[in-house]
Amino acid sequence: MNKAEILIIDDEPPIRKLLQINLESNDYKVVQASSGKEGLILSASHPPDLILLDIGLPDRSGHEILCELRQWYNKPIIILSVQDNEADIVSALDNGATDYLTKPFRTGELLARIRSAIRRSQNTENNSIVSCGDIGIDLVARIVKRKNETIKLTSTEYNLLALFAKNEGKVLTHQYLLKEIWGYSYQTETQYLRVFVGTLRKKIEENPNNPQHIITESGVGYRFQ
Amino acid sequence: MNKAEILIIDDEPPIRKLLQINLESNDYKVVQASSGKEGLILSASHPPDLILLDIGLPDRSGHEILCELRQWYNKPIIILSVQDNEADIVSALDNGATDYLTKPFRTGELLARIRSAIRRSQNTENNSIVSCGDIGIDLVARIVKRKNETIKLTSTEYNLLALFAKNEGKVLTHQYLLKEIWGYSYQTETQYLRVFVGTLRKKIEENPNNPQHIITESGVGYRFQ
DNA sequence: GGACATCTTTACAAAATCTTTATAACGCAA
DNA sequence: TTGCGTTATAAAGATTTTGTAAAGATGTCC
Repeated sequence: MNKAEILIIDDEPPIRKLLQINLESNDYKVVQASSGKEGLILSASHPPDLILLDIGLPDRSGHEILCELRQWYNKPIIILSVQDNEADIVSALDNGATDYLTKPFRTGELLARIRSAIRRSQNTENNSIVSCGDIGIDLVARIVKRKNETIKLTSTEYNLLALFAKNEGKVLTHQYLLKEIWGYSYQTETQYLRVFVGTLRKKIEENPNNPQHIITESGVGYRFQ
Repeated sequence: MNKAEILIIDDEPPIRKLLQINLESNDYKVVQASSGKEGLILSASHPPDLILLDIGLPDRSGHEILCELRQWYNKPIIILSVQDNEADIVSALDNGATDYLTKPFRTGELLARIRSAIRRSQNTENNSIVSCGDIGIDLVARIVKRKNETIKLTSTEYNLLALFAKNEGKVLTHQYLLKEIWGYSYQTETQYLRVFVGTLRKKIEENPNNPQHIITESGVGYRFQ
């Protein structure tokens, strides 16, 4: 299992440091941003699995950042705040925050809420093993088998295949796939997709020239079946 | 939209009453259980959209109830507790609780957390299928079936059919169709329509020479039924 | 630093789709 | 029936989109 990646958006270095130490010792990969602007850029260029957002930022209100993130980011966002203000909490939750913690928070609780949020966001559609004809994907162990033989996939190839498998039957647009795998700012790089779909087909299809699993929907995207 | 149903499992009548009043005035349907045992029975016989579970029950520990519910119940469970005990919070969240609030809680916050939890749990299941005789169009998956067989449509063909299906029974003028699918400046290119209606009929009609779905309204446009 | 795996970019061929043209068919009124 | 406006169908370009190979770039591990 790959490390889950958490983006911290907070202007106070001591808090960032504290969070970083706690998260890294719990086997998360940590990325830090000291302003809302930086946070938006970082999350767009490489989507993290969860965002910890301080609501009291110097450059722009955390609420603004939250709304902007939610235009396209659909993984958990946990709000941290020094204010224990009910209106603030309600507004954040109604604008799509996954959870809201008041500083000073207890690290054990924060970690449990992070675990819970990540578990739920990944659980949405995965039953740990997805079977699809001769292909079996173990979403927990990140192992892909074809006719009981393990297939070696790179990290990106796996992420793409797992995303396909979680949305079996649905047409996924180029935009959506690029946004989920590479990040919001990669939505026009459709050539990446062609290359990676090509290598995936070589690895999982019986006959890559006549794909049975990854179907192209010309002008729109791809569909997995 | 039907009213969302919330099951309260709590042994203290005043708390149940308080919750009931608040929830009902916010347009939820409320079901109450005064013990863990009763809660389990009620939730099994008619699964609610969300469960509010008091962790300090007289008959059995709320943690036990939580674990038992999570064997099969996968909608939100929000824990209410008088104890502000970190170990308790962590254990509840790790055992599948969606959220954990400490009494006395603020009703506005509780309601916001309920809204948030329900919104997220409903987000996962959304497939709007438009059926029309032997034709079924899944607007989310972007897939068209005829007699349970998937039909391969090009992007433009699909857009046109989806537009027809969304306006079943209505006569759509040439102008309107061209404007919606090709754009404002194509309003006079009625030949495009003839060509694409032709290919659509070949793909979805039993007998394309005697169309039953896409009907020509001479001089005006087309109608889908 | 060098070998290795992986990702990104480029170039071009192949396939699919869209647009245009040509022509046939239909419905209706004179 | 004939003529006219409209619609249907086929098929030939034209264009867009996709697939594939391979070269450069980047990063990682020893």
